[in-house]
Amino acid sequence: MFGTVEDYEEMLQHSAFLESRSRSLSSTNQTGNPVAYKLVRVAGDGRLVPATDEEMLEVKELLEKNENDMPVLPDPIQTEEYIPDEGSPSQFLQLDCFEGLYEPETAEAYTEIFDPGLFQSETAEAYTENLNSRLEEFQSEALLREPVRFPSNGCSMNQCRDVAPYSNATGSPKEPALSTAASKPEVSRVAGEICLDNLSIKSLQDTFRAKFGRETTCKSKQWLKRRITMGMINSSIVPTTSLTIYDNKLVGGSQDTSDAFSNDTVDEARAMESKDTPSRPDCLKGHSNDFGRSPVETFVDHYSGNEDFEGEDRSAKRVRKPTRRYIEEISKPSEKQQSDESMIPSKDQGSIEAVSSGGRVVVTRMVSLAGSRIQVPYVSHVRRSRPRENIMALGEFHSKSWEVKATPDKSNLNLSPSQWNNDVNRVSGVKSASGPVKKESGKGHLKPISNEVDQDYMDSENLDSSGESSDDNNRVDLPITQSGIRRKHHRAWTVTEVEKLVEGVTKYGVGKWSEIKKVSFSSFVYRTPVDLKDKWRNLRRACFTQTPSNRMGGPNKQGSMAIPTHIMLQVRELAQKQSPVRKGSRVVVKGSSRNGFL
DNA sequence: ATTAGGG
DNA sequence: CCCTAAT
Repeated sequence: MFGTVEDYEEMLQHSAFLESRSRSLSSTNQTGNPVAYKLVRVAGDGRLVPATDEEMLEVKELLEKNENDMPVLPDPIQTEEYIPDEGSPSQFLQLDCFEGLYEPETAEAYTEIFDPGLFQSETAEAYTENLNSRLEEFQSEALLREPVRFPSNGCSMNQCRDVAPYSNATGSPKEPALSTAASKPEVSRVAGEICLDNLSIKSLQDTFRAKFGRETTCKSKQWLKRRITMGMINSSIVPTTSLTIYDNKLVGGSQDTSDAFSNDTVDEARAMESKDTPSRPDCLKGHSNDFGRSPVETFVDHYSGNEDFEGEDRSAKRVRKPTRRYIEEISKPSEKQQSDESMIPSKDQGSIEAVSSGGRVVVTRMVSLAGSRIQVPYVSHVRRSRPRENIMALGEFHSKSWEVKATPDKSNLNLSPSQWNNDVNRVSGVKSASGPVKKESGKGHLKPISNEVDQDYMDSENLDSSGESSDDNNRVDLPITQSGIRRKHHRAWTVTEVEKLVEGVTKYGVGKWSEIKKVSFSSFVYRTPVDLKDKWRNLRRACFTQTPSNRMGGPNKQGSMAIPTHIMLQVRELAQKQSPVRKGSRVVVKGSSRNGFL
């Protein structure tokens, strides 16, 4: 069968017609496939004229004569006699690779040209030109009512077949094509398998070349077979018209057509691709952009490496470069899947799954983080942008330690349980892909881990690591939200920090947090300008609310770090300076109006 | 990139 | 602390 394909193409391309024809016939004979094609010759005007009986006899003779010279396919089974379809045996050639693509019964759909007498080189050229012009016709026009006579050089088998279903001269472009198409593929595929199975790698490569017009260095028999087989199936099932692939399913456009084939071909195609690949957004994108290609073919193409397909099967179609994402998908698993890349979800692990969240379907993967398995949105593991800054808790210990040392009252700086809860709440409240999370008083969620070693931690100012991270109450078990996003460690503000903050504010003014951060907090890597701002906000609020009146009101926040009042005074002062606060009727502006208390 | 504010 | 909008 594939010898046929090859020869067929050669014939078209080089007019090396006679001998290939014979091969063609011999091999096709062996398949014993009942589909037959009429022989025709090309008339001067390009029309096809059914071969006469004499011509057929002539051909037969030629074939028989050359048969001996032909290499015999290594298939003992494929030696059945040539038993033509019910039609006039002498007028038909088998060409099973076309079955289901062309309607043998449709007079206008002949695709075989077989007239040694007429097919001279000049004729061939004219013929080709004619074809090319015709090809343009259907390439530019979707409504291909015009019967397709034959393929041309530029028109690969695929393309010819692509349009085949629409080339029925007779009736609607749909009905006949569908019926034919739906009934044939199975046979074709089977036949294809049989033939391919018995071909050597070399033969397969040849076949490949014949079919796709390029060399392949692939040594994998299996791959070659797939490639060839799927190429044929695909091209026959994937119309060139509006077709989109969504989630590995053919949808849209020629729904009817795809439906017609979905049973065998598409399913198989999908199976081949790589075992029920779950939805992969990016991948999906890649596929759908692979306009005109079925998932399978796309897959195989890329499997073949860097061989470019431009202008091959689809001479008139542009083929989009595969997505980076897609390439990753393809290349990785093929090489060494075993590498503990739990990152790369594999379907069989069931580690991936699509979850719907907030109306959208999100693909997630399981990932172990902090000892527990969580689901995170599935994305490529190639970092596309710089990492979050906050993950760089640089110098946490160091600054912490020296800071602590410098601050005798460190014990007061510890977080209060209330603050914890506060923090946790915030954590659990973090927006996640799975929607809002109930704010549970997350007491059970976190536990202080004193000796946790943060791996993100790599200090620039490598101070001593002897720092007592023991007092580090701030180190809370990395809060994990359902979205798997770890929140920045909560670091309680120490008095020194506050002091620095205040100092900075006085120096540079409120709002100059970047500056302050740069100057006064250069050693506190984990404090961002925003942090400063936030803290300032808190301080200010604290000053103005709690301080004046309920100074020591009963349920005083029992863990709140006691900020030295003098600092609070400063804060208030500065805050007022920044934005005058109306106290009663009096507007406190400048001047150290800090007469008294506080 | 910074800031301001809301959550 | 996070996130966003506005600068």
